[in-house]
This record gives sequence, structure tokens and C-alpha cells, in this order.
Amino acid sequence: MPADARPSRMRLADVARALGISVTTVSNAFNRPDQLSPALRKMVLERAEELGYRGPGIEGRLLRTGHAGSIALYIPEPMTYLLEDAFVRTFMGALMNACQERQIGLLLLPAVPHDKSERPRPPAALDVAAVDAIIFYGLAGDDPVIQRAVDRGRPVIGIDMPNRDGVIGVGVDDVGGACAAATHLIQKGHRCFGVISLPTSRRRSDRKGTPADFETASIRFPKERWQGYVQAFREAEIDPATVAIRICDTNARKCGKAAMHALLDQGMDQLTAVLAMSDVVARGAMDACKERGLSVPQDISIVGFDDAPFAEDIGLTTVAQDAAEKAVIAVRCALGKPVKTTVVSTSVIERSTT
Amino acid sequence: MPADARPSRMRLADVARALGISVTTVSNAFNRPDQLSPALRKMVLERAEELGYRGPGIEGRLLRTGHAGSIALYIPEPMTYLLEDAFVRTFMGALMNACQERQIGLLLLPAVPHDKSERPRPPAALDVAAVDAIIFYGLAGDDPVIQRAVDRGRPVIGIDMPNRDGVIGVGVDDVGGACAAATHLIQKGHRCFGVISLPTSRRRSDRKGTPADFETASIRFPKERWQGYVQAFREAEIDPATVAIRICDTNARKCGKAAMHALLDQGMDQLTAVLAMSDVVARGAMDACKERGLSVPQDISIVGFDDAPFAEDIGLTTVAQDAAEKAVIAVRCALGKPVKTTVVSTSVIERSTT
DNA sequence: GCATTGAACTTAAACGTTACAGAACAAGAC
DNA sequence: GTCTTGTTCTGTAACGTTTAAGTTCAATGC
Repeated sequence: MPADARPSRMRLADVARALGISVTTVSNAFNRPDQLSPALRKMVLERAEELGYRGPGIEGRLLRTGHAGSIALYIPEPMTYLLEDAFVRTFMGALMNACQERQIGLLLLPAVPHDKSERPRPPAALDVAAVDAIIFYGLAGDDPVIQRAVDRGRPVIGIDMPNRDGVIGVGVDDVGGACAAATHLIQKGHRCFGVISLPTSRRRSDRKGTPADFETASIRFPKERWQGYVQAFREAEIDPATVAIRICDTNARKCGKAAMHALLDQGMDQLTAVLAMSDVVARGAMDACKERGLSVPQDISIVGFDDAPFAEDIGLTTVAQDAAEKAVIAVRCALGKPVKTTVVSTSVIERSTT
Repeated sequence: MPADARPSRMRLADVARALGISVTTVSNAFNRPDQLSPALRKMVLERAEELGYRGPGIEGRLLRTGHAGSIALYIPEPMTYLLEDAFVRTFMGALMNACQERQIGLLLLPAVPHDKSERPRPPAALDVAAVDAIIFYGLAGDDPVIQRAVDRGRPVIGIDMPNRDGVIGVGVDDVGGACAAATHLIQKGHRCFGVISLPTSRRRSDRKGTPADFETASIRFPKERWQGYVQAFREAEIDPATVAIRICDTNARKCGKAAMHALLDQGMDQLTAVLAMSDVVARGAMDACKERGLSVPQDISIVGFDDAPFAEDIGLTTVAQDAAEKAVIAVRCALGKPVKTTVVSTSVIERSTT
């Protein structure tokens, strides 16, 4: 063991003592240049560097100021979902760019395991993360982690989530977008619809759905998108009760395929148009049509939602929403003044599936 | 303004006062169950929850223990590179899974802007990040941020980087893998080679390269992979000086394409085999061959490196390395006992480009 | 009955930093 | 010469937690 092993890292106080000046002055040299003469500042900085002091560390600063220099992202899925889903990836890209620009870190938090036992919950990464704000993406409105985050007293941003006290909402105009999608199909002459929905609550399962499922939904998108569809149906005097609904277990291509098969098996042979709540499940629906020898859009028209990167490649008509804009707004809210709620708008992009 | 607005968050001390017990006991209730009676502990936990206290916050704990509950990842590229590059994505996926399992956060750090001015560097996210360890991926050995990270006194892991004091190295057997790739081609009867290299230093440019470029390389892969090629050449009595070399500006498909075109333009019409240092540039090389009407592997054989996810789809012969294993080892090093250096092994996967 | 042990809880001192309130001093204004 | 103003630097009290070193007190061994 070398005798000169540094006992612990250089501290602000060590530098101050070595230079014979006060700690405050050293601190100011690093953080508030206007508080001391340029000459002294230069000297302090230089000598500090020589002494091996790299500037105030986070530990003390964090305690004192609460400013961490990074923001957290929490999604209710395994972290790898961030890499897998095409639409989410666009969002992530924008989020990363925003962080890069501002030179702040982006902390990816692992979803807390969904255990039933109530009381003695060990503190999760979410609870101890040293961040200036937390961004939630697509959580159910009743997810208990939200309250835990709000209690931390830092800004909490909720993207595509039901509005909630203490959470700054950033969402797309789901109702308007869905309404536009349905209206688009109605204008093409369709009267008999199928809907492929994303899960409406944490309690998941591939299943047949009813309008009531949406009314009680705890996850935002499906609820609002259904409202949008209904709005368009009503205007065209189509009874929402005649619409066939399938709710996917998860936002995956194969779930969309299964849902489409189920829709067709359900005796809906007069079905001519399908409204899918994401491009991913829409793609799955297209797979199912292909397997059955149905051609799109001749036999069946399909409209997705999201305008995922692959939508253009496969010619999917969809509702575009600016994922990047959501990310930018989220970061702005995380760092800036508290804002109540923001809605970004949508537009239907017509391609070759309608 | 509501009169009962909480002045600041609940603290350990507040709970202690409310219960009429000492702070230590409350702290122990959360962190060291064996230090107090189960009954009291249960009571403390319950009352704390009621009082709105969610357990010890990071600020104080970090200062006291230095334990942050998350690790950082730093790459010398814009953060979005993590999403774009297929091989890196595999690595990220594994890293995420490892973090998920251990319930720790993964902090993505923005690369510090590459400015020339020396002295007054503002503290970057890297310097203030509250993490237990930092993982560097693919940095040049002389990148100044490494020293800054090492000075922080926490474990620093360097993946695919030149070895360096204070940094725990985790790397693939570049020399062995590259040697195997070259040997594979030599066994197929090839004698006239081209090499498409990745950048050898931070100072980048698409250009013709020479063996000397590799000797002075500050980035690890190219240097070692070249050594591996040379080793195979020597054994087969091929003069490395006869090998045509192109160095890419960046690890991108189009750079690989440009490099391949350049190689062919360079008057190397007798060229029959190309060793590419990544699957991405290998793919670009294949693009170039296609454009010129050269068929692979009839006219030209190509071997990549990495076994990126797309390699199988396009039938690229390549050197497989287990990106996931690197991630797992990195996390283990970050959290566990200090290890010196780890090397993961490689294997050639023959597909249809040779 | 006395010493010994151990469990259950408390006291008080860090950990490294920032920010408020002030002290010392020089320069002008009257 | 005194008063004001401003600049530059200092002393010190937080910030919220953990932990080493006690203190108390009841139970056990002899």
C-alpha cells in the first residue's frame, strides 16, 4: 500500500486552506465569477487544477442547491422498449437531442417490479434518483409511482397520460386525431368499422372490447382515441355500438395480427375499414389481411396512429403526431417555469392503405 | 396561495420529531432493520408513510455514503448514436437489462462539445453527474474527459478502449478476431486484400491510410484489428504493405460505400477480398459493389466485424462478439469489486459474402 | 446479589457545498 | 474630515442523511 495514497478526494476546503483564503471565495471562483476579482479568480482556478481539484463535486452541491443537472425518464415497460418501438425511438431521439443541447444527462429509470404486496416497498431507483425532474411516458393514471415522484417535490411531466394534480401534462390531441382518422374513412364511404385498441389499463389481456372498456380506461390514449372515433361516427350517424372492438394485450405487431384475425373471425365479414390505435398494431393487422388473402385497401382499409418511421415504407395511412415536439416541450417543462398542460396537434397522412 | 403549502419536503428529522424518537432510529427503520425491534420498525414505516415521507432522499444519502444508485454511460458521439447504430443498440439493450435487474438507473451523458480553448472549461454533465460509476464506450485513449472522470474517484469502465491507468478495461479480443477473419479469407485462397478501417483518432477524415496510421492510432479497435490482420498476413507470407487501406470518417454505411469505391478506384482491380472493421461499413462496401455490378462473393469477398443484428439478414460473413456479454461485465465491474481488465472472445461466422 | 452480556435506542459528528449577512477598505461626494 | 457607496473578501449556518460510539435497561450466568 503506497504511503501517499490520497485519503479522500480534494475538497473545496482543502484548496481554500492551501491558498490561505476562505472557502466561499474558492466556491465563488467556480460558480460566481462576479463575486471576486478576475486576478484572484484566475489564480484560484489555476492552483486548484494543480492541486488536483476538478471543481465542486455533485454530492455537496446537490444537497445544498438541489440542482442535479439531469432529468429522468420513466416508462412502465422494460427499459429496452425504448430501443424496440419505432415510435418511441423517435421520441427518445428528440429527447436525447434536447439533453445534448442543454448539456444535461438523461437518466433512464427501471420500471419498478409490479408486486402485489402492499406495505414494505424498498426504495426504488425512482425514489433515490438524483434528478431535477422526472418525465413519465404513457403510465396509467393510477400508477402509484406517480404519487411517489410528485412527493419528491420536483417537476413531474406526464406524456400521453391522463391529467392529474401535480403533473404537467404533455399530450397529443388524441381526440382530434382519432376523429380525423375516422372521418377520413367515412368520407371514403365506409360504414362498417373495426377498432384495434391498445390496452386500456394495467390489467392486460388480448380480448374483445366494448365501449364501456374505454369509459373506465385508466390509460389515456385508448380512452381519448375512442372518443374521437365516436365523435366522427356520431356526425355520420353511425351507431358506435355496431363497431367491432379488439383490445390488444400490448403494443406489438403480433398482437395487432391476432386482433385482426379475431375481428374477422367474429363474423364481421361486412367489415371494410379498421381503425388501429397505433401503427405497430396496424402493421400487424396488415399481416393478418395478407395471410387471409384480403387485399388492402381493396377489401379492407386500415388507418394507423403515430406515423412511426416504418409507416411511410409500408404505405400506411396514419395520424401523424410530432413525437419530437413532445420531447422538446417535455424538456422545456422539466427545466423551466411550471406550465399546466400542453397539447400538440395532429394531421392525417393519406398513403395507400385507404 | 394555500396557507398550508408545505414549506419543504418531509425530512427524516421531521418524522423523528413527530414520533418522539431519534433520527437514527428512523434512519435505521429504513436502512438497517436489524438495529431496532420489528414492532417499532413497523410503526415508524407506517407513520412515515402517513406523514408523506417516502424514505430517505438521495441528497443527504449521497453526501453521506456516496451511493447514488445509478451508473453513467458516456459515448463520444451525439447521444442519438445509441439508437442509430445496430451493434451499439444490442449493447445498450443488454446494459438496460442489467440495470433493470439490479434496479439501478442508467444515466446517459451528453458528449462534451469538442472545443479547442483550454483553460476555463465549464463543468460538464460528466463532472456533476451523481452516479456510482462511469462507463465509457469507444473513446480515444487520450480523450481528456477520461482523466476528469478518474479524478472523481469512482470506478471508471472503458469498453473497447486502449488500456489506461485507473480505468477498468472491458474489450473484445480484437487481435484474435481480426486474425481469424483474415485467416478465413486466406484459406479461401485470397492473396490481394483491401481493408476498410474505422477512424483511428479523434481527428477524422475519409482518407487513404497506411500501416503507420495504425501504429499511432489513439482509438483502440482499428489498431488492434489491423494487428490481427497483419498477424494472419505474415503467417501466409503476404506483405502487409501491399494491402490497400481506406480509413472511414465515421462508422456509417455511406462511408463504407465511399471507401469501397475509393479502394476500387485506387487501381486495385486485382482486389478479391475486403476486410471491413465493422458490419456497418461492410454493408456500405456491399452497396458499392452492387453499384458497380460486382457480385459478392464471386468477384469480391467481404468480411465484417461485430455481427450486428442485420448481418444475418444480408448474409454477411463476420466476426461475432458478444456485445451483451460486454454490457453485463461492465455493469458487474461498475458495481462490484475492482477488476483489472476483461477480454471477451470472438468467433468467425461464415455466411454468403465469402 | 453481582457481574456480564446483548438488545434497543440516542447523541453527536461528519459528508462537501452554497448563500446569507457582514467586515474591511478604498474611492468619491459634500 | 465625515458620510455614503461599492467592491472584494470572510464567517458561519444550513442542506438531509449515515454511523461510530455511547447509554440504558432487562435478562442471563454464577
